[in-house]
Amino acid sequence: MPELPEVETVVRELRPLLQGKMIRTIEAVWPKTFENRCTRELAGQRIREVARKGKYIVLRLEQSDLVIHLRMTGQLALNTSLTRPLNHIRLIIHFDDGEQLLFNDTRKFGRVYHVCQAREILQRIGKDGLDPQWSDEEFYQMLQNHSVGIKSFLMSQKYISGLGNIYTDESLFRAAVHPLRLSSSLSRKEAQRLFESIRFILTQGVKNMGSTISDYRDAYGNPGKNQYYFKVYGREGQPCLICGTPIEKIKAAGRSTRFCPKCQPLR
DNA sequence: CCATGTACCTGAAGGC
DNA sequence: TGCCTTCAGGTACATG
Repeated sequence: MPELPEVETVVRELRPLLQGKMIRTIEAVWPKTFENRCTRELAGQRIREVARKGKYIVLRLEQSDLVIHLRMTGQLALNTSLTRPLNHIRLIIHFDDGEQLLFNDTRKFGRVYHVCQAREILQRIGKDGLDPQWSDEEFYQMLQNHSVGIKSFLMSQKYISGLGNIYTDESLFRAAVHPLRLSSSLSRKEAQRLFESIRFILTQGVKNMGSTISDYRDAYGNPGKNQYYFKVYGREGQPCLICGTPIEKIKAAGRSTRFCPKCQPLR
């Protein structure tokens, strides 16, 4: 479910609600959801900062960090800021003011890691898709240096982080790049256009507060609005909004992949 | 290095 | 109404 725009939406909403809160205990209702990789005491620590890299959420505490990944169906919400109740709560962070941060997750894939340094986890993924430090040239060089399908390049998280199945397909469509192209086969100009497309698609996703297909809800329980802007995702069989050719669905990098065969030629 | 398959889970949707 | 299969915003790990 949640890709960069959905995670960013949740982070922006939670930041003012969580900053300064003191942890009393963590209750792992579904034990596998929680992985404790740091022996420092959690109880008594305050949340100093709520941050994000790629699809990871980071709660920076005073002596250690909590790193959260929502995977497919994870959802975070403060018990006091929800209108409707959650039915698959897997973990609860209890604060000393009596409030609780709820981790709801139907499919149980989501994880909360307690680590001494968030870096232990985050160093293994590439720069965030919306990181201002990116340059066209750096992106182009990365494409050149790896001989992988462009879809799997964008999805891997180790080159650029935050893109998932939806935003990858939308970015490739905007850039007119076929999902089966080889990363190293993109010209400098194509790479530049793809990079611009990724930034545009992610920024638009954030503006629209994420995409809701079925499960995704923000920290207040509200759906996103970005699904109304999809040009290829979920539109297989329907006419391309540019040329009218039916959108196709294939398998790429092991995932369903939508694209316009005319606008995104393989060459 | 790279591609593919499987595992982890639940629930919705489609075919018969 | 079942029952069975397939599919889903993700990632880690095993296997050629």
